[in-house]
Amino acid sequence: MARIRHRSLDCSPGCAVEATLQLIDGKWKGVILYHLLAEAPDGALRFNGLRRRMPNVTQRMLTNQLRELEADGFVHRTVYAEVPPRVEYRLTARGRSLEPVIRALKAWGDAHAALPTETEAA
Amino acid sequence: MARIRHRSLDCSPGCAVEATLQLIDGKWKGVILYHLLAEAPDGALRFNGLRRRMPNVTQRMLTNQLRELEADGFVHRTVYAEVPPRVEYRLTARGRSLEPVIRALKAWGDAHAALPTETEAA
DNA sequence: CAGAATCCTCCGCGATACTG
DNA sequence: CAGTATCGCGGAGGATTCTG
Repeated sequence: MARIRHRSLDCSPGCAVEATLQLIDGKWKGVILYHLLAEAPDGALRFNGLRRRMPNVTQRMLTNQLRELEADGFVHRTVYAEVPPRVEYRLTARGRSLEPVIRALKAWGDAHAALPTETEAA
Repeated sequence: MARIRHRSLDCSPGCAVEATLQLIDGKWKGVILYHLLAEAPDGALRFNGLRRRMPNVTQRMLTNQLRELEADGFVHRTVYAEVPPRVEYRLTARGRSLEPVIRALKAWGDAHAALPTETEAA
């Protein structure tokens, strides 16, 4: 598993929230997970396939985040011994279990486009 | 609204996920929101009330995160002109709209305690 | 095509001390 | 009680170059 980003959890019941956030935190992890989830049914994506869907990520960071997702057991990496090389990324069962979380994040983002609306003010 | 943490969003549909994550990212925001949501029905909490629920946060960071949540329109801050001072924090409507997100985060954290289970391996 | 290796910058976060 | 004010570090993450 990836290194602990934040040393200690302060375990009140809120601890679970904190713990989950730590795992999907990392600038690109949420989006990666989203794209893998979106490729139904057994959504496998290749490295450059992911890059194409995320124009602003550098290879260094994409590799980096994928490795962490792999270490945390969310993503499985399949390397085909071919030339040119082919590598596929797909979600593990654990990765798929994050679907409700990602859906909630996306739903909220879609609904509350960016800025606070006036009706939400108070 | 708080400063943009990550410069540019790469707006594919995954953008919404990224945008939401940016707002609740910040080491303590998730837990703060959780505790405010947990205090039903109109859950107001005072500064030290929050501190008590989050043993590991420093005042500096608690203040900091609360200010950002306020700037992002999630939390309302009420100052009572009294001695000793009293300040209450409560969620705005926008803040309450995050409930499904926080619930999803907590549900996942509770279910998948920490480490990957074997059944989740593949 | 899918990366590895380096270098470097910025700022999130913590520790500590002081205050109306 | 509910903050501010400083100081400093560690590491996330970007830019660039090279490779099987």
